[in-house]
Amino acid sequence: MIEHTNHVSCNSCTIRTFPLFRHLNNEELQNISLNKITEIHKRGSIIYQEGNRMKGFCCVQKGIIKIYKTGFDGKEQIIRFAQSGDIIGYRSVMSNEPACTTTKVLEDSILCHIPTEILLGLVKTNGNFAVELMKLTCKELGEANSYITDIAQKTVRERLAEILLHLDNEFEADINGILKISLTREELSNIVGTATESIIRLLSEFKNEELIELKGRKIKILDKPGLKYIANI
Amino acid sequence: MIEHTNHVSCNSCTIRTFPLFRHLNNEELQNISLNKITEIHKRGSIIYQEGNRMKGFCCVQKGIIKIYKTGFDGKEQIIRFAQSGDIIGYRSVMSNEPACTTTKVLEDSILCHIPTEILLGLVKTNGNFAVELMKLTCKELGEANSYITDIAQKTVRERLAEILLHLDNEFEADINGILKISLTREELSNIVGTATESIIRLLSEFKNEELIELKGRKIKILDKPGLKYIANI
DNA sequence: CGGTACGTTGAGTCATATCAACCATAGTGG
DNA sequence: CCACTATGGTTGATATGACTCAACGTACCG
Repeated sequence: MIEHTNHVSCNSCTIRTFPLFRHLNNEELQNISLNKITEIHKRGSIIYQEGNRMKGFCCVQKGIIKIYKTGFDGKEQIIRFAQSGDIIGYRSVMSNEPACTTTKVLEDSILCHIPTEILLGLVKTNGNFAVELMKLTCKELGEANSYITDIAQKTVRERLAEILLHLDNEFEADINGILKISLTREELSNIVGTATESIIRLLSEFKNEELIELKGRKIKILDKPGLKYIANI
Repeated sequence: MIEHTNHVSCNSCTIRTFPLFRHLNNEELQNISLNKITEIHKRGSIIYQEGNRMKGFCCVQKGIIKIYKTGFDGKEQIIRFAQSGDIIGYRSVMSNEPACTTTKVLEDSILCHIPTEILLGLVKTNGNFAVELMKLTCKELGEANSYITDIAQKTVRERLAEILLHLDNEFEADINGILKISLTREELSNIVGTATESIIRLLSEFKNEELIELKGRKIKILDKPGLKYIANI
């Protein structure tokens, strides 16, 4: 599932221009370049699992990763997705705890593993980097809090509408307006927090109401305002 | 609801020894002392509300604060509580967004307001402080993710058992073993994410099963293992 | 060709929400 | 001091959203 690939210098990586890495100087980038390990992960490959001790974090250069927790009876709860420019595993590195999520590759990915010491070093010595990382974490925390409220108060129907809009927003659609991320019905149910059958029924309701178009796993959003109305946004 | 009080130097504040503030030197503490505003807030007072632009964050010297989001139909969802040594409002300050929660005083509190620039300055110039603040945020994020999984997968009964244990753990019980935090049934339902009536019924079930003892709002946990079993912990 | 994973549909059940009535308590003002 | 009101707590009856179970369809793969 994993292939090693030649190092690409962080200097020539487009992700360098993302907010988090914008404030790194050449020396710092060089230091990352020298210490990172770049790997290609195929669909289905697991990067790390709940309980693993992390030796560093990962920068996603390409691909889509699913991040989930496993509940009491083994059911997945998808927490978020990561794509190009996102970092994963930093939470466990920073809090020095075992990983509390599992990460699985949904679309073939290129990942750069960067050791713990480098992350801690940057937070300690580069104030602007520390601020950006805090911003990122705080944004995630804000989203998590919103989702707690949604899941506690909204119906499955409302949540599904919201999730579809959210996915549309996060993964820009292709030319035909079809959601870029391809998920099984079960995965959708593991985001919304419901049974697979419920998702199937609701999706076909949405289709009948001409809110979406379905072709297997391909979902096209037809009526954004309609979905927003349903989602109470 | 609000009274101003004399400045107490941060140097002589016990919170100074908490992980987050442990790494501050005298100069930094002095700087906070000179710029903070200390206030006494009475029960029921609102410190800030969803949508407010924050001019700084708050350090809780004493008291208990309820932090919640307001859902679509006005129903509260309690996200967490803050007590002595906790800080509130830092998320919005760091991400430079309007507050996404409301904070209300449950037990008369003493709060120190510390301006934005000081927090940002410390993150930028004191690496150890930055690491501690990241740790704190990551811990909160981990807890939020766990709660998403719980609320999505567990029954109300399971969640109530878990919340009772969690409250017992967070707010140490008094001599009689009674939970230190006093909540209305409605507030309990706003943590668990359910209807008030459901909480009432479940609490009396727990009482009949001799898991807890009830005297109005006073809750005494009798059988921790039993609750753990119910909560699937 | 059979196997495996995913998708779909229907029927029955159950946990939980909703609605409604009622009680207890405390604070308020005339 | 009492009536009045507000707030919180409790209980019962009823409704329903969503889950579970089971059967079956579909598609791809070696």
